[in-house]
Amino acid sequence: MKVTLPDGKTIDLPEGGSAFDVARQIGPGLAKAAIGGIVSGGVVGDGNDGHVVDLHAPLQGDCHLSLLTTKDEDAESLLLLRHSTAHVMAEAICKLFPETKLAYGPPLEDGFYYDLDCPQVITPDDFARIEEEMARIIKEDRRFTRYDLDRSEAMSKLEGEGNRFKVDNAERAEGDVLSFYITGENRGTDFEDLCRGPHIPSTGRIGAFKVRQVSGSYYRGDVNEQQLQRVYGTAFFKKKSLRVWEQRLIEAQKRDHRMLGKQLDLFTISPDVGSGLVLWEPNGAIVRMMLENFIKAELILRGYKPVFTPHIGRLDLYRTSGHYPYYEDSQFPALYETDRGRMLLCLRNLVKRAQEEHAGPRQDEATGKVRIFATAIQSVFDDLTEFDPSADLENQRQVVEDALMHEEGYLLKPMNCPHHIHIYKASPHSYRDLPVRLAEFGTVYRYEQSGELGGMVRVRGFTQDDAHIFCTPDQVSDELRNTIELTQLVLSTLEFKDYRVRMGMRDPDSDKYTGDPKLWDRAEQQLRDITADMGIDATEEKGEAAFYGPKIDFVVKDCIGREWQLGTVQIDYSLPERFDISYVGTDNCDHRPVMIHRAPFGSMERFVGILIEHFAGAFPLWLAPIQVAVATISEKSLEYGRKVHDQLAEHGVRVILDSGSDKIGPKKHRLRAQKIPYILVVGENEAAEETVNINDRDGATMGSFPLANFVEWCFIEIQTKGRSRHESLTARERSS
RNA sequence: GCUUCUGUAGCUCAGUGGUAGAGCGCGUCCUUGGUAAGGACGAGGUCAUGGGUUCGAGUCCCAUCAGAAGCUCCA
Repeated sequence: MKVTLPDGKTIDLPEGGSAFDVARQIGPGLAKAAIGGIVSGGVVGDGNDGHVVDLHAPLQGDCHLSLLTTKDEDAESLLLLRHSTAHVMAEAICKLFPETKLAYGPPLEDGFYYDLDCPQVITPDDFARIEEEMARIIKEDRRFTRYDLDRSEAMSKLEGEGNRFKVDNAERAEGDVLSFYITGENRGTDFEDLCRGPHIPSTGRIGAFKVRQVSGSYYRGDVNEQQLQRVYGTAFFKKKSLRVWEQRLIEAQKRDHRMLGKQLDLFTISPDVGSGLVLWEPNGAIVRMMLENFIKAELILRGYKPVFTPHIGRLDLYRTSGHYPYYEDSQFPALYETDRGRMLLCLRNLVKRAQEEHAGPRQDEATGKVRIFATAIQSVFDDLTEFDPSADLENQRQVVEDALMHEEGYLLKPMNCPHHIHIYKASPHSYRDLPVRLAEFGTVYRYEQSGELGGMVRVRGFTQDDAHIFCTPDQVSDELRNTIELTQLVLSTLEFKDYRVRMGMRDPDSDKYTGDPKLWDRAEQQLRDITADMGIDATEEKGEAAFYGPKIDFVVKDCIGREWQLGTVQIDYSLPERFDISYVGTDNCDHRPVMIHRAPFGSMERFVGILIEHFAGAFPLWLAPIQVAVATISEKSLEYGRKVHDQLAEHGVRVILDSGSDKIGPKKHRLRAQKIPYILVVGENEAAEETVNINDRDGATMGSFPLANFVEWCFIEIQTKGRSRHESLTARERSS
């Protein structure tokens, strides 16, 4: 058969030849380095193009082949290596904890994990033992050996082993033949695992590895399923790569906004105030204020009208919008106005708790409490006659919820849209007024699960740079374009280049969405059209839509690679319907407007959190909490230092004077640690010449320039948000 | 919410069941200095909180609160 290589050359191979044989023909070096192949254009395995195959698997006829080698730079090679390392780790864990049942162990972008069910709790203390065991397996350089069984034979083998996860995996696998990999060559005695493969040729190819962490995971990602232990690790071909990777992790952690937030006094979160509630310290507040000022100016230019609305609203408002009680679990508890309302809520919770108990004495106790409480409400309020303590719990719950439905109360607002809709409703609108664009930095509260909270990026109270656009169906495209452009402007101004755009569509199988499917289809198509038209590379993701409409999200990664949604643009045909809002058209009839929800920053908390990491705390001049520090050489230059400070302050520059008794070296060191963009050293020479000696926070010294020039350069750099920076302020050489 | 880990000075962290520690930061003094850490002295602690075991608990056990990683969720 003919095997075509990436450079176009072809190699003749006898039937049954493998990728290894190809490598050997090319050269002994390659044969030694090869660990697998990528086959395309031939009939191999399931016939998919770009299929990775075992190095020693026979090739199935003419094909294109590129060889995978022990290169840490090659993502495919690493996936192969890490998948195999997962097997090695699984074997090590099974040896140490023989009762372990393996579930699922895939490679990841930067490592691998294995989900397993083990009666003993695996803790970081066990990692050293696991690694020792793994090192032994690797030293033995055991060959990964594949064997196939037909489905029925495989199933009875797996059922015999009594591992329900593997039986389940096998049932879900496609094809009539299931494959197993032995870590070694002795079937029956060496470790083996049901596995689709492929694998590296032998364990000896694993050059460096590390067991990283352990955590819980739900089997098949289902909260109602059994919780397994997930052990994470990573692997490389070369030891040096592992060291580089570890070093990069450490570097990344230095950018962590929680760390920098403390160091630079940007924000704090106090358990005394409440978890997930951000306290902006003066330094962080300046960054936020500058961002707000920036976008406020843009909003005025783009025809937005500022509005202000309160932090709470009536429950009925959110019953209408669909937020309550649908999102009840992720909201701070409703504030019912009457004792009856509060009691009914309490009764409802008791019923819910009873429902969650499994039948038995605990449930009997819970239903007993329900009965006592219901009787109390009935006699105290002379009410709730329709409640039947002998009815089933679901029925009881329905009765209580119906009674609750008419109770008045308030909710901390989880979204700004209902308030804005009522501003729209406050006056009649004709098609001539549209689009109406109402903008507000609106603070909303959501009771996020405790395990989700993190720094500023996932919190329970946050401020959206929110606006709602009410427009005619014809205006949707233009408005979408404008809002997307505004979001792009925000990202480019803040020098974000590495972000992705996600179109969140509805999941047709879910019941969480409101509104007419035809309008959904229309809205989704409008999103596709506008991104295509604007040349935006966007991925479509099912199930990522809001309950009222599809959306476009701008997503960035934090310092440890987790993705976060910042800006968002959402089309909404549902809420206008629910709130029955309208405008008068050219035909003098009422028509339904379309709403666009949009927030270019998303939330100020999350955005600033990500921004801290993006700049590693070294904000551009226009955002820096302290823009300039004046550092005196000695008391002899103190008077001049004051003059420099005052002159900058008069020009609106945020400047501090450091006249402490440190020598200039340590003084600069401390100011640099505060990430102040410019440090002006002033001594007797500068005082005599009315100059300042300019230094930046990275350690470069730009030299001495007249004070008046520096003031002007600073002014320009601030005004242009860093797009224009005088060449004298740009370090040509870094001293570090 | 679930699993695991963690909680000691303002920050970063040591600490073997037997007197509470370091570096940085902070304050005072000496030094009046020229670009990556000068010197001396000092203040600063209910060892997250509440129970328990023990002659004795920062250390062991339980609970609560908070934080981290992952899972699940995210209007």
